Amino acid sequence: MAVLAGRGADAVTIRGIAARVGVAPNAVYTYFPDKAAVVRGLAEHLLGRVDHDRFTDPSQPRRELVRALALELRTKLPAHPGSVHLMLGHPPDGPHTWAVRETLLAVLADAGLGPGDAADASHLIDVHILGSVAVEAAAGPEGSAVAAARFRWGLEQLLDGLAAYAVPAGVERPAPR
Amino acid sequence: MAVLAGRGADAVTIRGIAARVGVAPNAVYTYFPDKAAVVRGLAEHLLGRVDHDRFTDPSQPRRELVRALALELRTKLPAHPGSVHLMLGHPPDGPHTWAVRETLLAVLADAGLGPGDAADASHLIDVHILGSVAVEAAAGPEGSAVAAARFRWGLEQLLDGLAAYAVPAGVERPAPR
DNA sequence: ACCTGAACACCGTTCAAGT
DNA sequence: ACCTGAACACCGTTCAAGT
Repeated sequence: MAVLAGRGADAVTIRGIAARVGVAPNAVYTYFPDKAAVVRGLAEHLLGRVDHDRFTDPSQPRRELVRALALELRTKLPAHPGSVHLMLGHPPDGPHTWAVRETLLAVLADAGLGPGDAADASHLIDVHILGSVAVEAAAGPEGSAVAAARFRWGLEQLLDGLAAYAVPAGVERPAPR
Repeated sequence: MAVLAGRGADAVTIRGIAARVGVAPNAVYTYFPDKAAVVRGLAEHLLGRVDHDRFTDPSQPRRELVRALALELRTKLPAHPGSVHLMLGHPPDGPHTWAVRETLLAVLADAGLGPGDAADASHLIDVHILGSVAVEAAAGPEGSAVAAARFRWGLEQLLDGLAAYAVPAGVERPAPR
């Protein structure tokens, strides 16, 4: 985390981390089997910083909750530009990743989406977040404000599309397959 | 291109390309200033293979055209899984890239989107394509069919959202700002 | 269990030199 | 203009050895 924050994603390297800890490069292999595991652990730790419980407040409109969670992920995920490039190669799958995914799925299901639709919708939002950040990182740091605005614009279009699937609470809907 | 197709994205390397051509590694620097330029050229060449003129047929519904172009890009772009990982770091900006972008913008404008909305919508579709392929590549080759299906599903939600912005042809719309 | 030194097989890039 | 040999400053990873 210190290396990522201080010297950028390119410096996140086995040797760089080892140097930061003051240890020989191969000493890292005592704790991680390979670099992929290190990066996965890093992404997991980043997702652990997301306070996802905040987005289950049932007094808020569902659309508001989904929007807020998506925005939180989009802003917290890339601590440093280029960190996405790292975790794009090695997707996280630890408990924190799972917890965030569960929260999003729960809100979507609560909004009236069936299990299959909720899974597809969750994946769609994932893709939008990762794609947006990746394109922003690729374009360089100059168009960061534009990218954020376009993310929000796109998110609204996407939520509009999903709204058709959202059956209001209390209304009959088909049984889950 | 031969290296990418034959030995994967990881083998797309200055030294690998040089070896394939039968030349010393540094000879590549006669033609390209650095590796980023090589990858950009590669992405440009890939986009040149997209027959984007096919998607301007005015007899087809606009939504059909946008959908078809998006699907064409999604299938042609990653010749090999992981090629996205390459061009995500070095976004292409050559004439072919421009031509494809122009075609998409034209169809969107033709569908009744104002210039600003068309630009945002084009970017949204870009993000969805790149995000989808990137997530697929990250997940590994096993879930490729699922990823493609989810791309199409998400694309429909996205088109539903955009449909609200599409003023039918012949109808008055606000003057471009 | 945890660390080291040394090595292996790679990278991108540069430099000086040749034709 | 186009290529070479040699080198520099890096990588991830492994191996044998130490405590």
